[in-house]
Amino acid sequence: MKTSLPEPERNRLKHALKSRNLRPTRQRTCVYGVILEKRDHPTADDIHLRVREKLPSISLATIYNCLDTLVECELVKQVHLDRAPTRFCPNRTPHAHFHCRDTGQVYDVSLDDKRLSAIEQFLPDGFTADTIELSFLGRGPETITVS
Amino acid sequence: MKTSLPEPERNRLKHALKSRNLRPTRQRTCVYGVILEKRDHPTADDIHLRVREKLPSISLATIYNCLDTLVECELVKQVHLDRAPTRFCPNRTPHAHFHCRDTGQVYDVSLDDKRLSAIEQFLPDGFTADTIELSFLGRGPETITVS
DNA sequence: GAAATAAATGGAATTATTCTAATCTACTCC
DNA sequence: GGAGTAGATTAGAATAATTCCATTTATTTC
Repeated sequence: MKTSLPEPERNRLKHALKSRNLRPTRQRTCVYGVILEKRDHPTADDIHLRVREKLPSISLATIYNCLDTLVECELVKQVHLDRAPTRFCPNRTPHAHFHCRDTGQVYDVSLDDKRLSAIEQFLPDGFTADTIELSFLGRGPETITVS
Repeated sequence: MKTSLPEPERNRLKHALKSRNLRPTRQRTCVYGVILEKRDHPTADDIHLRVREKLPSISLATIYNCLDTLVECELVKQVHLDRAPTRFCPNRTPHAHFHCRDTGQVYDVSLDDKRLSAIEQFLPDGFTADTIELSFLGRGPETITVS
């Protein structure tokens, strides 16, 4: 098993980094790979555990550094829910998040252009936003109910 | 100077607490007063400093406890922006937040029913949200520019 | 008004995040 | 093509945010 990151994603990473004069290090590649692999909105700590299986000596600080770089490159988004550790998400299309009170699971809620521009119009004159974060807290569809 | 909390707000607090079998302690009253006094979205730490002027021995843990109670009573809302400490806001009407990259200031952006229900419709069938958090990150109107 | 019960408090511990000094890498100039 | 150098990367140590839990304080019941 090599550094397991499919070619298209590897290229996307390489180009995004290059345009900012940064390098596709083993650590960055691996962190990006792990986030793409299981799209469950992991925390930095979750990611640390997963990356360690491949790079056993990597520290949590490096995970944060890599994540910050990926966020800067707009390959990864941060999700801030409750008073809880930040989560990370590789979905690059505009979307909101739904956080289930029962299961703790986080779902992506897609936002098309129409929705997005509707939200943008909430802003009073003179304000311009480059980042919009929308999150819902509530209950998702019932999971299997025991009779 | 007594515990400085105008009568209507004092009553609102008292009733909200009572309906949950909780008591309007000096600490809770003071924390609520401080949040209402300067509506600048303070962090727990900011609030601690301000409350200390009146109750010098109060601990930060108690501030968090009081805030959690106020949030439960729906008198105060939590605001989660970036990877930063949680902020608190006594605006009980539906609203979003705008966070200015330049000044760090946080503004309330009001959401009328029409806007609110538009957002609610983003949710797929089966999902119901009791809390919606919407925040913008960007630049606010120019502040005074030096020639 | 005392005992039983429930709530509130804050010091200590935990957890999330950032800082900084040391290391490494890739490019330039000879 | 190799040494020097500037800039990037790394991770241990420090800081900052939040929570836990044993103790204290308040309320209710009898």
